[in-house]
Amino acid sequence: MTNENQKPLTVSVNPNMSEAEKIFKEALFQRKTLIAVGNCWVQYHGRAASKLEPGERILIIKEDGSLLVHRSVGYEPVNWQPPGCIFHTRIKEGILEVHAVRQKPPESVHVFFDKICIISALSLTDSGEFSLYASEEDMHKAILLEPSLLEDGFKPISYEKKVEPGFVDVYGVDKHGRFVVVEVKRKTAGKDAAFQLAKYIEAIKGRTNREVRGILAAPNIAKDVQRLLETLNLEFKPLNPKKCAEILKRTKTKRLEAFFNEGNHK
Amino acid sequence: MTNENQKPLTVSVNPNMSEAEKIFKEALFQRKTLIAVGNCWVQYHGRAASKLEPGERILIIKEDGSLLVHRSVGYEPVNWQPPGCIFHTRIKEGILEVHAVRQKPPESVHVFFDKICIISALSLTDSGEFSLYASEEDMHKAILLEPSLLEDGFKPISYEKKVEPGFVDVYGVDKHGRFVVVEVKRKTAGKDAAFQLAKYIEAIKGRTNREVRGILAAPNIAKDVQRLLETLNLEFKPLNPKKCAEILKRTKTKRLEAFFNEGNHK
DNA sequence: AATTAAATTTCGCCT
DNA sequence: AGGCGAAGTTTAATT
Repeated sequence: MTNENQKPLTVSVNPNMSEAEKIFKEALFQRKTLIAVGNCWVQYHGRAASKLEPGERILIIKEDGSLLVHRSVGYEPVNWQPPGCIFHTRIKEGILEVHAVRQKPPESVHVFFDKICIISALSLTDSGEFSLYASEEDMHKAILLEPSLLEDGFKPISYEKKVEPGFVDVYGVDKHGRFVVVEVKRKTAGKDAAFQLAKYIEAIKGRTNREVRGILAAPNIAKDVQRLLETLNLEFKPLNPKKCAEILKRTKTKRLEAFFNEGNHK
Repeated sequence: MTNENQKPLTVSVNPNMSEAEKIFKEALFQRKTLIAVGNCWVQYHGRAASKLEPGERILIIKEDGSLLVHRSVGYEPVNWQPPGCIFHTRIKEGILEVHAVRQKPPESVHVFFDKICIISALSLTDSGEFSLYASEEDMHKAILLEPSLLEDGFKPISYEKKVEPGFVDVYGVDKHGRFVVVEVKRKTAGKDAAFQLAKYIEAIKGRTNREVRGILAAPNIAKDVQRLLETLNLEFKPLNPKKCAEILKRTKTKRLEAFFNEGNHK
């Protein structure tokens, strides 16, 4: 059964083997995500070797050529194959075989189905960002809450200030009264981040006689960027999302404590 | 749609939120395996914290209370929760929320769906054994091919020999001409394995005047079993499946070489 | 490409 | 229950 009106989506319940293989082949060719549930047994050969006796499991093949076989219990897949596999399917003596092979290291997973309960092929649209610990915005907030994260004596003035080419992440003065422009990155900062910061510095220097420092704050910087920073006369300050998350959490706790203390005073 | 004739299996394509929640609640209550695909965003709080922006993903909740959120690429789940979670679902402002909480360590994953493409609940029957490297039978074969695995000078006589209570795994003589009965276990050997071996020894002792040794071969033994073995006058020989697999592989290679050498002689 | 280090590592075994 | 070590670990970052 193919649903047309909402989203390209193929679903088949209790298909026969040739029907199932057709869906497999089409999904693999079109690089779709495939989910199949059925009775199967599995063999793995490669760095190690394993054998899984028959039982009902969930098979997932993703667009990137990774494969997962999940049992009804356990967080981990019982068998798997990392991204980049080459797949091959066939029906032999009524058994639907799915072969997933990769090289480096040479490994293969063979799944044998003698019964398929449900099979589905679909294109997943997923561009959502995943952020661990803290978003870039959280990192901005953390600096505002705890300016010493950046350096001792730093005093923030404004936040996401509009400057010629765009918005400055964080903006303030150091303990010697010099202006400080901060560019924050959640991941490893590349050349682009350094150039972006340099642009803001130039824009601000055009409007003041005071000295202006530029600091790139990120968990780390890509190789060669350190040299670029020196050339551009910019600085790097290690700052990781985890630390920022702890600051935010601590501050929230403090506020909570303050709230309860106020409550006790009444 | 519920299929009755083959196997209890609930599938719904493009359900509305209350329909979807009904399937969720029922599956969770009945401890069924649940697979849902749809547009969702995810929050995690616990040892760390993470946020996943909206996109289409696969959600799996297993019978043991584990949760997986898989994106369209990557071997690993983007969000997860190990077995033993407590689940809660609700619909709030048209959004289906799935909360998975566990303690020790305190962690929670919240999944928010605003669109469900397909949802399925099913009971997976799976008692198939999973064996890494080698099955117990492979371990028997490895001892026959390479008797020194057991001990120096050991000579196998028979394989899966029928003895009074059942079948002896491996049977042979040591370098001093004493009979040796071997009980093989692929995993940690427990008390049952020791008693089973003792039974065979007794059965064989009743038919011969020769000395009979009993050896329990397993990757390791459960605690207290060492004492039991001493009491029963039995021995333990460490033997792991990985080593056995290497022996089998090596022997296969040898035979392949022999085959090609024969070919060259012709 | 090879090496090293971290992971919401998980999982099993042992104290 | 807490601690240590291994995993078909994977994954990302660095040399």
